[in-house]
Amino acid sequence: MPELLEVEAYRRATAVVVGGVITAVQCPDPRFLRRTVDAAELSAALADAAVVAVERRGKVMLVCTDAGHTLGVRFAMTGRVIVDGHEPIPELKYGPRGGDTASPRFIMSTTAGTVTVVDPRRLGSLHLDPDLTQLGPDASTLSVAELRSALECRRPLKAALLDQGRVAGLGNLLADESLWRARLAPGRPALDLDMDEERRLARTIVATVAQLGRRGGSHTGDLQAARDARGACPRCGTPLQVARIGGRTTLWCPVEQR
DNA sequence: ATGCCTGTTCTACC
DNA sequence: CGGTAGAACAGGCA
Repeated sequence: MPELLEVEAYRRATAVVVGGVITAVQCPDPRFLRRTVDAAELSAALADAAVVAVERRGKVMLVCTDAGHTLGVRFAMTGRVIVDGHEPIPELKYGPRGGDTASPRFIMSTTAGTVTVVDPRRLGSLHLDPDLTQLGPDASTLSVAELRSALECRRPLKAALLDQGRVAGLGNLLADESLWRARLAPGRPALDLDMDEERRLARTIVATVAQLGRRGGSHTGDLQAARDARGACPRCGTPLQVARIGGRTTLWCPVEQR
């Protein structure tokens, strides 16, 4: 998926239907609903309602209606949004080629436009009135205090950052980029950070999210080329270390990141 | 053919 | 309880 930045682009594109009335929703593949919601129930909850806002929390896009119901969309690895035939992110690095409208999983027709969620792998999911209390504070506005409480666990630092219940929105690329910029080793016990390091990391995460957002996505980090090539640290030239941390392939500079 | 991938969730196990 | 590892989900690409 789409990490927070890509979901934010989807949110912005989807927001063109704010003010429109939902005329129909279709779920061509019932498996996309998982067991979280029934197609008929979803349709009944959304049909004839007006879209009053499209929001985002972490990697979840929220379509809010005046009927009191909110639709939550998780994009997982290869989910994309197409609004009136236009794609906010034409090419997703690990997704299908841009312009590919095969594999529609959810189509919401409104008087202000049509939103289609495409996801060939079906790893994404739809949720009616999702429980947002399960999500941590959004990474884009993370404060030092929020980060500190997110790190109160006996886990590697990176595993804590990827845990959406602790910090919402960071994925594998943003996490590695932020840790590299903050010069903190991903395998450090999360509890070990001193106040100075917590301040540095919180500030770096917010700045990294903002800068990569301006550049165009999670894949625009300074570490990305070296990551793809399994190369060297762009700052000091030390070969990057590779390991699995928090269940994901992790790259870091063994000299600078402590 | 094999294995990897911007993710989540489940089970088994310690 | 808190934590980890691996599989599953499933498609495309090197």
